[in-house]
Amino acid sequence: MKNRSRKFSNVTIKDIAREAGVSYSTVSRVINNFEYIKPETRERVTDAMTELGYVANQHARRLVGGRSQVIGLLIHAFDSPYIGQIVQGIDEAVAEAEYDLMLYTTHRRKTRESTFVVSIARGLADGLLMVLPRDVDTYLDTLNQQGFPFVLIDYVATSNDVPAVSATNRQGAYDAAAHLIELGHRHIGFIAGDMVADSARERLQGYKDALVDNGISFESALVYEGDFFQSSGFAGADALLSLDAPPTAICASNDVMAFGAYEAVRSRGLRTPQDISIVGFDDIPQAAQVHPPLTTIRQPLQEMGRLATQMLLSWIEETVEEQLGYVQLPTELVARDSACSPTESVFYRS
Amino acid sequence: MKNRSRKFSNVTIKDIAREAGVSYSTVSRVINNFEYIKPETRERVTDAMTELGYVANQHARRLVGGRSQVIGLLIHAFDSPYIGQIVQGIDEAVAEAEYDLMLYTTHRRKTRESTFVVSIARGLADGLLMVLPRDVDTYLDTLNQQGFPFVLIDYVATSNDVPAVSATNRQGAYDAAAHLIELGHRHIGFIAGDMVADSARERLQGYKDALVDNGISFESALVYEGDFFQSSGFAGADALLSLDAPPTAICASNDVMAFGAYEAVRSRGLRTPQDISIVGFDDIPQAAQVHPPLTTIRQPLQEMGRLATQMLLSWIEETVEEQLGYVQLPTELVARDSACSPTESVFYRS
DNA sequence: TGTGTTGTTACAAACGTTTGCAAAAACCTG
DNA sequence: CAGGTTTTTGCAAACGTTTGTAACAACACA
Repeated sequence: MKNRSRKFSNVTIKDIAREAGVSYSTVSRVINNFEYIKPETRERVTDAMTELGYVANQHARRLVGGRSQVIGLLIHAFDSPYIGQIVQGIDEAVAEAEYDLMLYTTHRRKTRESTFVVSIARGLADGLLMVLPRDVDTYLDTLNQQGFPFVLIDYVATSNDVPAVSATNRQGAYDAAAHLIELGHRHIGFIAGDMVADSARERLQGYKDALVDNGISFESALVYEGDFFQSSGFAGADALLSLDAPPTAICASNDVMAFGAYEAVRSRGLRTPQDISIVGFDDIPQAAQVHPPLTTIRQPLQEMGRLATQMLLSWIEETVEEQLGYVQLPTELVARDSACSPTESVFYRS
Repeated sequence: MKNRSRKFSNVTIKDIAREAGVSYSTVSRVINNFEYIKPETRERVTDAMTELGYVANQHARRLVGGRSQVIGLLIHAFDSPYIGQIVQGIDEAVAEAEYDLMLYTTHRRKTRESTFVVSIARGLADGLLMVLPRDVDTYLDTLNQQGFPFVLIDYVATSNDVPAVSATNRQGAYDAAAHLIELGHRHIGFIAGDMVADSARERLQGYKDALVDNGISFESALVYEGDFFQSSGFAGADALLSLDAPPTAICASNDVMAFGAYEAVRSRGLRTPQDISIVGFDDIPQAAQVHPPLTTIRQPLQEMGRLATQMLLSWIEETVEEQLGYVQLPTELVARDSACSPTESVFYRS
């Protein structure tokens, strides 16, 4: 009970001070690379450090007011490759800057999100990254008021002064639909994502805009509201193909739902793209690897994570003066094999 | 410069002591649920806490010797769904226990692994989880000697007293090969994983054992050494199919390489499973979603993460007396559509 | 030799908690 | 109401750092 958490050796600054025959403040200054240290002293200290295997206690450091070199990352869950890609970008940037990453998952429970935000802001982290945040309004003020550094990822900001990174969702969906229209499709279905997400709404809007711009009237019957998961892609495509006048092409709001649509098409004995063209969104790694390779809108996911991290770090380290703002990274159409001209189709409803 | 990191309000235990008209130690006791607190006092304190929005400073807590409620997780990278699944299991168990998760990625650089291990052990975390660790011998002693809690995941222990969780890799591969043999295959290729990984070696062994047990002689020409990535699955299958006597079936050491093999088969104008049967390993979510759905060996990845976390927590919290050991979770054959009897094949080499 | 620099080091306070010890308050019991 | 418990509270020390202040050492200059 006495030495409960002191089971393992605990070399402190004082131990190495004793070993090197100097005061502990000198040791601290050696560690922090102060000028005005006699080279000989410095060497004695570093020698003692390696000898005793000294590792700084981060908690003590942070307590006196220093940085913890930790950044908090708040995500819903690990269930999608989409998140994985973003996290990979974040992780790289974080590692480069020699920070550590603290992971918080809400498991999609709303309450946890705001709870986390306050405790992170007061707790271990120097800054906070949030992917696809939900109740932003709940804590945005708190955060701003406390001056706590944060950057939102894939949050569609309404004003320009909230630090956030996202992709050109509207434009991306516009391009997807326009691509199909260009191929000759006039009757295009749309499988939306979870509409509480800003990006889902933006993508739907892009689809609508493309239709209108090309003189095609929007039909709400051709829109199925999914939730970004594969099963809803299946359900959506299935519903769309059951219509009296089914579409000849389908835009899915993300790749995973596009894969679900693949299944639905296959389950009806139809083929992609000959019978139904399908376009996804995201360009997750699997998009290139499924059969047929998926035509999709590439979102620079890793890049988004990376940029957000860099923005956050510049805020934390105050390396930059101007206020951080809202950045949109460009999407890009990646034409693979899942969409073709409807004229090529062996039209199954004669 | 003065209040550099004190930009945001910082309510301490003393502030709420003043507010509630008690001493700060009383506040601390309220926070830590001590008995012997007058209910009325307790209430005054909790009221003050909510009023002032108190959040405990974890660093100070940890400094006096308490737990940080943080567990460290060391992985290579985020690049595979395999890792994602394990992390999901870990994350769930960690969240349940109300711990936080600190993430360290080595990006496959060996040096970083041991560096991390020492700094984590001395730093923020109460315990350490490592997925697919490499140079375990380098730091196993240090860890043990310091009595620092840790559990390895997907590390094949040679002795039983190292706390580790893995799956029955040998048996799994054995089952995969046996399944193909049972279907009638006699000429079976094997795409191995990165042989520095214990699991890769175990799987190869299982394949060999199944062959021998069924009176089939092992041919090293039928083994291709891959690296667990998709491209090596492609290369492996391609090499195998280029042999003078190509196999009628291929066992891949993980699902991702099996997908690569799919591509190789397809690129030669052949079909899975009619021309070539393919079996994977892991049963990552995509395995059920590719076409054809992949016959594979299910590893309980989430379960492994979960169990390892629970073991670690029981060590940290000393809720269990006996020494933690090596646990192997059972694998299971999941027969889908990518393997069939070779007699059904339209045999392409007449 | 005294004085002024400049480089180098030590001491002490502070960060926000937890916790051992002791004192105070409240409650019994006779 | 004195004496003894038991409950409740406060004080002070400690955890391992960083950093302001001050002192000391070395050196140059006059």
